Amino acid sequence: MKTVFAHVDCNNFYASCEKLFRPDLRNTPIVVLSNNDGCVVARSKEAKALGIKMGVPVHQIKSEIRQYGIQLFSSNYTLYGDMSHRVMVTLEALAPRVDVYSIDEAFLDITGIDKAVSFADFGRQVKDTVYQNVGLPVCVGIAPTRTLAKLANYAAKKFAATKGVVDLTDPARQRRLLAIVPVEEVWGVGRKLSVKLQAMGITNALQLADTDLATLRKRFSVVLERTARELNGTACIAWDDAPSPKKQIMCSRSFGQPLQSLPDLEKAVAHYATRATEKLRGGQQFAGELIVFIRTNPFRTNVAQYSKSASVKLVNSTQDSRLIVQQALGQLRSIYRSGYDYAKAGVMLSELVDETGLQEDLFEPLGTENLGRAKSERLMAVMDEINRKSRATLCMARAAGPTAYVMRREHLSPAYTTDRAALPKVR
DNA sequence: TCTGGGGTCCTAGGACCC
DNA sequence: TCTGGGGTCCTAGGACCC
Repeated sequence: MKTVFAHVDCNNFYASCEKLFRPDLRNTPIVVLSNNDGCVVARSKEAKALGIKMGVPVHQIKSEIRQYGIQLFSSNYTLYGDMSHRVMVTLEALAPRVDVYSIDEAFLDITGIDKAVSFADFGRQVKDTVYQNVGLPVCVGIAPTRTLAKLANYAAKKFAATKGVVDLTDPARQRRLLAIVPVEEVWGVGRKLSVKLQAMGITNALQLADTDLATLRKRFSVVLERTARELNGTACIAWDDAPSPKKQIMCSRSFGQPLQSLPDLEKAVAHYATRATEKLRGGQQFAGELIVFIRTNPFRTNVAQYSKSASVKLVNSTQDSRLIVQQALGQLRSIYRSGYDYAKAGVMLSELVDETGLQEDLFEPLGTENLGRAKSERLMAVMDEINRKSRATLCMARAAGPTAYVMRREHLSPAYTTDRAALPKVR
C-alpha cells in the first residue's frame, strides 16, 4: 500500500504558547525574542500582519513596537518544551507512527487510514483534538511524501478557505498547488539554492519538479534531486524504525554583556561544558572529542575582532563532567587572548559513542578496567538526580559563584506549567 | 547600547596506500 | 626519454533545517 504522510505543524508556536496563558492579549500583536532578547523568533498573526519580519533584531523595530503596542516576550523554553510534549503525546494517540521533527512539527504515518475515514476528515480530527487537549492551533498537510506534506501544510496555513487542512494525495491537485508555490518555499530549497534556480528560470515548485533529474544532480547535488523526486510523489525519506543517535552535542550562548577577563570566560565555558555533558548522559552517550570556541561580536565592525576554536581528542571516551570541564578549560586557556570584548562562547562534544563503543583503557591494571568508570557513573548519576529534582543545585566549582555571562531575559513569562508557584490562577 | 542556538547531510580535495 | 591509476579515509566548508 502506498505510504501517506500527515504533517502537523503548530501555528506561530512560541507566540501561541504565550497567548494561551494571556487571554487578555487575544487580539494583540506579540513577538517572542531569541536568547538575550536579541532577535524576533516568533510572531503572532497580528504581528505578521504588521509586517514584522522573522529574525529581525528587536532594536530595529522599536518604533513599530511603540506605535502598535506590540508585546514582547523573552524565550521561555521551559514552557515551550512542555507544551510541545503535550502536543506530541496527543499525536501519538492518534496515529500508529509519529516522527517528531522539531519542537513544533511532526510527521504521522496515516497509510490506509482512508479505509475508515477520509484523509481530510482525519486531518480535521487531528486539528480539533490537539486544540481540545492542549489549546494550541495546528495545521495539517496530507500527501504521499514528506516534501509534499510540508507543502500541503504551507497551503493549509496560507489559504484561509482550507480551514487549516489540505489533502494533497491527488496528483492533479499536487500539480495545481506546485504551480503557484514559489520555489523557495519548498522544503530543502534555501536562500542560496533559490537564487541559483531562479537564474536558471526555475521560479516555482512545479518547474523544479519537472526539471531533468540528472541535470539537478550534476548542477547541484543528490539532495536537490531527491527533493524533485519527492515533489513528483516518490517518497525518498522513509520511516526510521530506530532513529539514529546524535552525532554531536553543543551548548553555546551569547553573553548578556561583553566579557574581557579569562576568569569570567572560564565560568561560562565550565557551565556550558557541564550542560553539554548532562545532555550527553541523557542520551547514554560518551564523547571522544571536545571543541571549545570563543568569539567577539561580528556585528560590531568598529572594534577589534577575534574568533578561535580549539579541539582535543579524549584518550578515553567519557561522560564525566569533571573531566570534560577540565579539558574544556584547558582548551579555552590555549585560545584566550586578552584585550577583546568577547560576546559568545560554546562547547561542542563529538565522536559520540554508546556504551558498546567504549574502548577499554590499556593502562588500567588487569581486573580493574571498569572500576574507575563505575565510580564516575555513580557520581554523575547522583548529580543528575539531585539536579533533576531541583535544577542547578550541584555544579562544578569552576562554574559556581556570581556569573557575568547571564543572558538578558527582560520579558520572561512565568513557567506556567512546570513550576507549582507559577501555576495560572482562575478567578 | 541592543543581531539565537542547535543540529544534519553532502561534496571537494588532500593525504596516503598499493 | 619515458613520469600511472585507482581506491579509501579524513577534514573543512557549505548548504540546509527548525
